[in-house]
Amino acid sequence: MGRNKDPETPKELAHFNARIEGIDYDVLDELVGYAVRRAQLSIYEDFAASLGEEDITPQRFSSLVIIENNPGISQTRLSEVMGIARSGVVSIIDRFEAQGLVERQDAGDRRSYQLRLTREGQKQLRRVKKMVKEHDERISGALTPDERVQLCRLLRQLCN
Amino acid sequence: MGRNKDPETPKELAHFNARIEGIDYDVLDELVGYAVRRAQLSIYEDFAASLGEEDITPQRFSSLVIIENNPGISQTRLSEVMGIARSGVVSIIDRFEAQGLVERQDAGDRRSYQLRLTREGQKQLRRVKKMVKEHDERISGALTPDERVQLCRLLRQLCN
DNA sequence: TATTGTTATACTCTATAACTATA
DNA sequence: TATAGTTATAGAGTATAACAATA
Repeated sequence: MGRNKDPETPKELAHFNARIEGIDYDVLDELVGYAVRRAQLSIYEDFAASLGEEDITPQRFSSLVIIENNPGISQTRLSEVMGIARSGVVSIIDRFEAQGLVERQDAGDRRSYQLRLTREGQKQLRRVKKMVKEHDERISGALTPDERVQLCRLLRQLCN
Repeated sequence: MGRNKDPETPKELAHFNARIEGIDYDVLDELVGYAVRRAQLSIYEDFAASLGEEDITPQRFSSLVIIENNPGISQTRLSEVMGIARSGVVSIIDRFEAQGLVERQDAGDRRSYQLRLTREGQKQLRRVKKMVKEHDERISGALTPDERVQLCRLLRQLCN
Protein backbone atom coordinates (compact mmCIF):
# COMPACT_ATOMS: atom_id res chain seq x y z
CA MET A 1 0.00 0.00 0.00
CA GLY A 2 3.05 2.19 -0.31
CA ARG A 3 3.07 2.64 3.44
CA ASN A 4 5.36 1.30 6.11
CA LYS A 5 4.19 -2.18 6.96
CA ASP A 6 6.00 -2.43 10.30
CA PRO A 7 4.17 -0.47 13.01
CA GLU A 8 7.18 -0.91 15.28
CA THR A 9 9.52 1.25 13.22
CA PRO A 10 7.65 4.13 11.63
CA LYS A 11 10.57 6.49 11.18
CA GLU A 12 8.70 9.14 9.28
CA LEU A 13 5.23 7.79 8.67
CA ALA A 14 3.09 10.44 7.05
CA HIS A 15 -0.09 10.16 9.07
CA PHE A 16 -2.92 12.31 7.88
CA ASN A 17 -4.50 14.35 10.64
CA ALA A 18 -7.54 16.06 9.21
CA ARG A 19 -7.37 18.97 11.63
CA ILE A 20 -4.14 20.20 13.16
CA GLU A 21 -4.14 22.45 16.20
CA GLY A 22 -3.30 26.06 15.51
CA ILE A 23 -3.63 25.85 11.73
CA ASP A 24 -5.99 28.15 9.86
CA TYR A 25 -7.59 26.20 7.03
CA ASP A 26 -9.44 29.21 5.63
CA VAL A 27 -11.56 28.42 2.57
CA LEU A 28 -10.67 24.73 2.73
CA ASP A 29 -13.19 24.37 5.55
CA GLU A 30 -16.00 25.53 3.29
CA LEU A 31 -15.25 23.38 0.26
CA VAL A 32 -17.22 20.18 -0.21
CA GLY A 33 -14.36 18.92 -2.36
CA TYR A 34 -11.83 19.32 0.42
CA ALA A 35 -14.14 17.72 2.97
CA VAL A 36 -14.49 14.69 0.72
CA ARG A 37 -10.75 14.55 0.10
CA ARG A 38 -10.00 14.76 3.82
CA ALA A 39 -12.48 11.98 4.59
CA GLN A 40 -11.08 9.86 1.80
CA LEU A 41 -7.54 10.14 3.17
CA SER A 42 -8.67 9.19 6.67
CA ILE A 43 -10.67 6.26 5.37
CA TYR A 44 -7.83 5.05 3.18
CA GLU A 45 -5.51 5.12 6.14
CA ASP A 46 -7.83 2.98 8.24
CA PHE A 47 -8.34 0.63 5.30
CA ALA A 48 -4.57 0.19 4.97
CA ALA A 49 -4.18 -0.35 8.71
CA SER A 50 -7.01 -2.90 8.76
CA LEU A 51 -6.05 -4.84 5.64
CA GLY A 52 -2.36 -4.03 5.28
CA GLU A 53 -1.38 -7.67 5.63
CA GLU A 54 -3.82 -8.81 2.94
CA ASP A 55 -2.21 -7.50 -0.24
CA ILE A 56 -5.51 -5.77 -0.94
CA THR A 57 -6.30 -2.16 -1.73
CA PRO A 58 -9.64 -0.42 -2.25
CA GLN A 59 -8.93 -0.70 -5.97
CA ARG A 60 -8.20 -4.44 -5.86
CA PHE A 61 -11.12 -5.09 -3.55
CA SER A 62 -13.54 -3.29 -5.86
CA SER A 63 -12.24 -5.28 -8.82
CA LEU A 64 -12.86 -8.58 -7.08
CA VAL A 65 -16.38 -7.58 -6.05
CA ILE A 66 -17.22 -6.45 -9.59
CA ILE A 67 -15.90 -9.70 -11.08
CA GLU A 68 -17.75 -11.79 -8.52
CA ASN A 69 -21.07 -10.14 -9.18
CA ASN A 70 -20.64 -9.71 -12.92
CA PRO A 71 -19.05 -13.02 -13.88
CA GLY A 72 -17.77 -13.17 -17.43
CA ILE A 73 -17.09 -9.45 -17.58
CA SER A 74 -14.35 -8.46 -20.05
CA GLN A 75 -11.22 -6.53 -19.19
CA THR A 76 -12.31 -3.55 -21.28
CA ARG A 77 -15.67 -3.43 -19.51
CA LEU A 78 -13.95 -3.69 -16.14
CA SER A 79 -11.67 -0.78 -17.08
CA GLU A 80 -14.79 1.30 -17.77
CA VAL A 81 -16.35 0.38 -14.45
CA MET A 82 -13.15 1.19 -12.56
CA GLY A 83 -12.51 4.35 -14.56
CA ILE A 84 -8.97 3.36 -15.53
CA ALA A 85 -7.20 2.55 -18.81
CA ARG A 86 -7.34 -0.96 -20.24
CA SER A 87 -3.59 -1.31 -19.78
CA GLY A 88 -4.08 -0.84 -16.04
CA VAL A 89 -6.51 -3.73 -15.86
CA VAL A 90 -3.97 -6.05 -17.44
CA SER A 91 -1.57 -5.83 -14.50
CA ILE A 92 -4.38 -6.04 -11.95
CA ILE A 93 -5.68 -9.25 -13.51
CA ASP A 94 -2.15 -10.61 -14.07
CA ARG A 95 -1.59 -10.39 -10.34
CA PHE A 96 -4.95 -11.91 -9.42
CA GLU A 97 -4.25 -14.73 -11.85
CA ALA A 98 -0.79 -15.34 -10.38
CA GLN A 99 -2.42 -15.51 -6.95
CA GLY A 100 -5.00 -17.95 -8.24
CA LEU A 101 -7.92 -15.67 -7.45
CA VAL A 102 -9.19 -14.89 -10.96
CA GLU A 103 -9.35 -16.86 -14.20
CA ARG A 104 -9.25 -15.59 -17.78
CA GLN A 105 -11.73 -17.85 -19.55
CA ASP A 106 -12.39 -18.14 -23.26
CA ALA A 107 -15.20 -15.97 -24.53
CA GLY A 108 -17.07 -16.50 -27.80
CA ASP A 109 -15.04 -13.66 -29.24
CA ARG A 110 -11.44 -14.88 -29.33
CA ARG A 111 -10.10 -11.35 -28.83
CA SER A 112 -11.41 -11.15 -25.32
CA TYR A 113 -11.60 -13.04 -22.05
CA GLN A 114 -14.36 -13.68 -19.60
CA LEU A 115 -13.17 -12.95 -16.08
CA ARG A 116 -14.29 -15.13 -13.21
CA LEU A 117 -13.30 -15.71 -9.61
CA THR A 118 -11.76 -19.09 -8.92
CA ARG A 119 -13.04 -21.11 -5.99
CA GLU A 120 -10.06 -19.80 -4.04
CA GLY A 121 -10.90 -16.26 -5.15
CA GLN A 122 -14.44 -16.66 -3.87
CA LYS A 123 -13.15 -17.95 -0.56
CA GLN A 124 -10.64 -15.15 -0.12
CA LEU A 125 -13.15 -12.48 -1.12
CA ARG A 126 -15.67 -13.82 1.41
CA ARG A 127 -13.04 -13.42 4.12
CA VAL A 128 -11.80 -10.01 2.99
CA LYS A 129 -15.33 -8.70 2.50
CA LYS A 130 -15.97 -9.33 6.18
CA MET A 131 -12.86 -7.33 7.10
CA VAL A 132 -13.82 -4.49 4.80
CA LYS A 133 -17.31 -4.35 6.30
CA GLU A 134 -15.82 -4.18 9.78
CA HIS A 135 -13.49 -1.42 8.65
CA ASP A 136 -16.39 0.47 7.11
CA GLU A 137 -18.49 0.17 10.25
CA ARG A 138 -15.58 1.37 12.33
CA ILE A 139 -14.96 4.50 10.28
CA SER A 140 -18.65 5.34 10.16
CA GLY A 141 -19.05 4.41 13.80
CA ALA A 142 -19.62 8.02 14.84
CA LEU A 143 -22.73 8.08 12.63
CA THR A 144 -26.19 6.78 13.43
CA PRO A 145 -27.66 4.38 10.87
CA ASP A 146 -29.84 7.23 9.62
CA GLU A 147 -26.87 9.55 9.21
CA ARG A 148 -25.01 6.83 7.38
CA VAL A 149 -27.80 6.44 4.85
CA GLN A 150 -28.11 10.21 4.60
CA LEU A 151 -24.38 10.55 3.92
CA CYS A 152 -24.39 7.95 1.16
CA ARG A 153 -27.40 9.63 -0.40
CA LEU A 154 -25.74 13.06 -0.40
CA LEU A 155 -22.50 11.65 -1.80
CA ARG A 156 -24.40 9.94 -4.58
CA GLN A 157 -25.88 13.30 -5.55
CA LEU A 158 -22.36 14.64 -6.08
CA CYS A 159 -21.65 12.06 -8.78
CA ASN A 160 -24.36 13.59 -11.03
CA MET B 1 -2.66 16.22 -13.86
CA GLY B 2 -1.69 13.01 -15.55
CA ARG B 3 -4.67 13.33 -17.84
CA ASN B 4 -4.91 14.14 -21.50
CA LYS B 5 -4.80 17.90 -21.81
CA ASP B 6 -6.22 18.01 -25.34
CA PRO B 7 -9.99 17.54 -25.35
CA GLU B 8 -9.87 17.18 -29.13
CA THR B 9 -7.94 13.92 -29.15
CA PRO B 10 -8.89 11.78 -26.17
CA LYS B 11 -7.97 8.40 -27.60
CA GLU B 12 -8.57 6.40 -24.49
CA LEU B 13 -9.46 8.84 -21.74
CA ALA B 14 -10.36 6.96 -18.60
CA HIS B 15 -13.48 8.78 -17.51
CA PHE B 16 -14.91 7.69 -14.22
CA ASN B 17 -18.61 6.96 -14.39
CA ALA B 18 -19.82 6.30 -10.87
CA ARG B 19 -22.66 4.07 -11.98
CA ILE B 20 -22.56 1.98 -15.12
CA GLU B 21 -25.70 0.51 -16.64
CA GLY B 22 -26.11 -3.21 -16.13
CA ILE B 23 -23.36 -3.60 -13.56
CA ASP B 24 -24.08 -5.13 -10.16
CA TYR B 25 -22.06 -3.26 -7.54
CA ASP B 26 -23.14 -5.56 -4.69
CA VAL B 27 -21.68 -4.60 -1.32
CA LEU B 28 -19.91 -1.56 -2.79
CA ASP B 29 -23.25 0.24 -2.73
CA GLU B 30 -23.49 -0.16 1.03
CA LEU B 31 -19.99 0.95 1.96
CA VAL B 32 -19.46 4.51 3.13
CA GLY B 33 -15.84 4.17 2.09
CA TYR B 34 -16.74 3.34 -1.49
CA ALA B 35 -19.28 6.16 -1.66
CA VAL B 36 -16.62 8.62 -0.55
CA ARG B 37 -14.10 7.22 -3.00
CA ARG B 38 -16.58 7.43 -5.86
CA ALA B 39 -17.43 11.02 -4.99
CA GLN B 40 -13.77 11.88 -4.69
CA LEU B 41 -13.01 10.54 -8.17
CA SER B 42 -15.90 12.49 -9.70
CA ILE B 43 -14.88 15.67 -7.93
CA TYR B 44 -11.24 15.27 -8.91
CA GLU B 45 -12.25 14.89 -12.53
CA ASP B 46 -14.26 18.09 -12.48
CA PHE B 47 -11.43 19.86 -10.69
CA ALA B 48 -8.99 18.78 -13.38
CA ALA B 49 -11.37 19.82 -16.15
CA SER B 50 -11.97 23.20 -14.52
CA LEU B 51 -8.35 24.01 -13.64
CA GLY B 52 -6.44 21.79 -16.04
CA GLU B 53 -4.76 24.78 -17.69
CA GLU B 54 -3.61 26.23 -14.37
CA ASP B 55 -0.86 23.83 -13.31
CA ILE B 56 -2.76 23.42 -10.08
CA THR B 57 -3.98 20.30 -8.31
CA PRO B 58 -6.03 19.89 -5.13
CA GLN B 59 -2.73 19.18 -3.39
CA ARG B 60 -1.00 22.29 -4.71
CA PHE B 61 -4.06 24.44 -4.08
CA SER B 62 -4.29 23.30 -0.46
CA SER B 63 -0.60 24.04 0.06
CA LEU B 64 -0.98 27.59 -1.20
CA VAL B 65 -4.03 28.22 1.00
CA ILE B 66 -2.25 26.85 4.06
CA ILE B 67 0.83 28.99 3.41
CA GLU B 68 -1.28 32.08 2.78
CA ASN B 69 -3.19 31.72 6.03
CA ASN B 70 -0.31 30.48 8.14
CA PRO B 71 2.53 32.68 6.93
CA GLY B 72 5.95 31.66 8.17
CA ILE B 73 4.98 27.99 8.45
CA SER B 74 7.94 25.59 8.12
CA GLN B 75 8.22 22.82 5.56
CA THR B 76 8.07 20.15 8.25
CA ARG B 77 4.92 21.64 9.71
CA LEU B 78 3.40 21.86 6.24
CA SER B 79 4.20 18.19 5.66
CA GLU B 80 2.26 17.36 8.82
CA VAL B 81 -0.73 19.41 7.73
CA MET B 82 -0.75 17.82 4.29
CA GLY B 83 -0.11 14.33 5.63
CA ILE B 84 2.89 13.69 3.40
CA ALA B 85 6.62 13.13 3.98
CA ARG B 86 8.97 16.10 4.33
CA SER B 87 10.75 15.09 1.13
CA GLY B 88 7.50 15.53 -0.75
CA VAL B 89 7.15 19.11 0.43
CA VAL B 90 10.59 19.96 -0.94
CA SER B 91 9.58 19.41 -4.54
CA ILE B 92 6.23 21.14 -4.06
CA ILE B 93 7.96 24.25 -2.70
CA ASP B 94 10.77 24.03 -5.27
CA ARG B 95 8.17 24.33 -7.99
CA PHE B 96 6.28 27.15 -6.31
CA GLU B 97 9.56 28.99 -5.84
CA ALA B 98 10.53 28.50 -9.48
CA GLN B 99 7.15 29.92 -10.44
CA GLY B 100 7.67 32.86 -8.12
CA LEU B 101 4.63 32.06 -6.00
CA VAL B 102 6.30 31.17 -2.69
CA GLU B 103 9.43 32.39 -0.90
CA ARG B 104 11.69 30.53 1.51
CA GLN B 105 12.56 33.19 4.07
CA ASP B 106 15.14 33.00 6.84
CA ALA B 107 13.78 31.88 10.18
CA GLY B 108 15.47 32.46 13.54
CA ASP B 109 16.60 28.83 13.40
CA ARG B 110 18.99 28.58 10.48
CA ARG B 111 18.03 24.98 9.83
CA SER B 112 14.56 25.93 8.70
CA TYR B 113 12.68 28.32 6.45
CA GLN B 114 9.60 30.41 6.87
CA LEU B 115 7.30 29.97 3.90
CA ARG B 116 5.38 32.92 2.54
CA LEU B 117 3.42 33.75 -0.59
CA THR B 118 5.00 36.34 -2.81
CA ARG B 119 2.89 39.20 -4.07
CA GLU B 120 2.51 37.24 -7.30
CA GLY B 121 1.54 34.16 -5.30
CA GLN B 122 -1.18 36.11 -3.53
CA LYS B 123 -2.46 37.42 -6.82
CA GLN B 124 -2.52 33.99 -8.46
CA LEU B 125 -4.14 32.37 -5.45
CA ARG B 126 -6.88 35.00 -5.40
CA ARG B 127 -7.66 34.16 -9.01
CA VAL B 128 -7.46 30.38 -8.59
CA LYS B 129 -9.48 30.44 -5.39
CA LYS B 130 -12.35 31.95 -7.34
CA MET B 131 -12.13 29.13 -9.89
CA VAL B 132 -12.01 26.48 -7.18
CA LYS B 133 -15.06 27.96 -5.48
CA GLU B 134 -16.94 27.90 -8.77
CA HIS B 135 -15.90 24.31 -9.29
CA ASP B 136 -17.02 23.41 -5.78
CA GLU B 137 -20.39 25.07 -6.24
CA ARG B 138 -20.87 23.26 -9.51
CA ILE B 139 -20.18 19.82 -8.10
CA SER B 140 -22.39 20.43 -5.08
CA GLY B 141 -24.98 22.13 -7.25
CA ALA B 142 -27.45 19.28 -6.80
CA LEU B 143 -27.49 19.98 -3.07
CA THR B 144 -29.44 22.62 -1.19
CA PRO B 145 -27.36 24.89 1.08
CA ASP B 146 -28.68 22.90 4.04
CA GLU B 147 -27.68 19.59 2.50
CA ARG B 148 -24.26 21.01 1.74
CA VAL B 149 -23.70 21.94 5.37
CA GLN B 150 -25.11 18.60 6.46
CA LEU B 151 -22.73 16.73 4.14
CA CYS B 152 -19.67 18.58 5.39
CA ARG B 153 -20.74 17.90 8.97
CA LEU B 154 -21.17 14.17 8.34
CA LEU B 155 -17.84 13.95 6.52
CA ARG B 156 -16.11 15.70 9.39
CA GLN B 157 -17.46 13.04 11.75
CA LEU B 158 -15.69 10.39 9.68
CA CYS B 159 -12.29 11.96 10.35
CA ASN B 160 -12.58 11.12 14.08
C1' DT C 1 -11.60 -0.86 -40.29
C1' DA C 2 -12.60 -1.49 -35.41
C1' DT C 3 -11.87 -3.89 -31.10
C1' DT C 4 -9.39 -6.62 -27.30
C1' DG C 5 -5.70 -7.45 -24.88
C1' DT C 6 -0.87 -6.48 -24.52
C1' DT C 7 3.62 -4.22 -24.18
C1' DA C 8 6.70 -0.31 -23.82
C1' DT C 9 7.31 3.88 -21.87
C1' DA C 10 6.78 7.89 -19.06
C1' DC C 11 5.02 10.79 -15.47
C1' DT C 12 3.20 11.82 -10.88
C1' DC C 13 2.91 10.96 -6.18
C1' DT C 14 4.71 9.24 -2.23
C1' DA C 15 7.79 6.62 0.87
C1' DT C 16 12.36 5.43 3.10
C1' DA C 17 16.95 6.23 4.15
C1' DA C 18 21.13 8.59 4.27
C1' DC C 19 23.29 13.02 4.16
C1' DT C 20 24.37 18.28 5.71
C1' DA C 21 24.09 21.91 8.50
C1' DT C 22 22.67 23.46 12.19
C1' DA C 23 20.83 23.36 17.17
C1' DT D 1 21.96 13.85 20.06
C1' DA D 2 18.08 15.77 17.72
C1' DT D 3 15.98 18.50 14.04
C1' DA D 4 15.12 20.82 9.25
C1' DG D 5 15.82 20.47 4.84
C1' DT D 6 17.77 17.87 1.01
C1' DT D 7 18.99 14.19 -2.16
C1' DA D 8 18.83 9.57 -4.05
C1' DT D 9 16.11 5.87 -4.93
C1' DA D 10 12.22 2.92 -5.37
C1' DG D 11 7.47 1.47 -5.82
C1' DA D 12 2.57 2.26 -6.82
C1' DG D 13 -0.68 3.93 -9.97
C1' DT D 14 -2.06 5.65 -14.16
C1' DA D 15 -1.72 7.48 -18.94
C1' DT D 16 -0.58 7.25 -24.03
C1' DA D 17 0.78 4.97 -28.06
C1' DA D 18 1.81 1.24 -30.95
C1' DC D 19 1.20 -3.69 -31.91
C1' DA D 20 -0.84 -8.56 -32.86
C1' DA D 21 -4.73 -11.27 -33.19
C1' DT D 22 -9.28 -11.32 -34.28
C1' DA D 23 -13.76 -9.53 -35.72
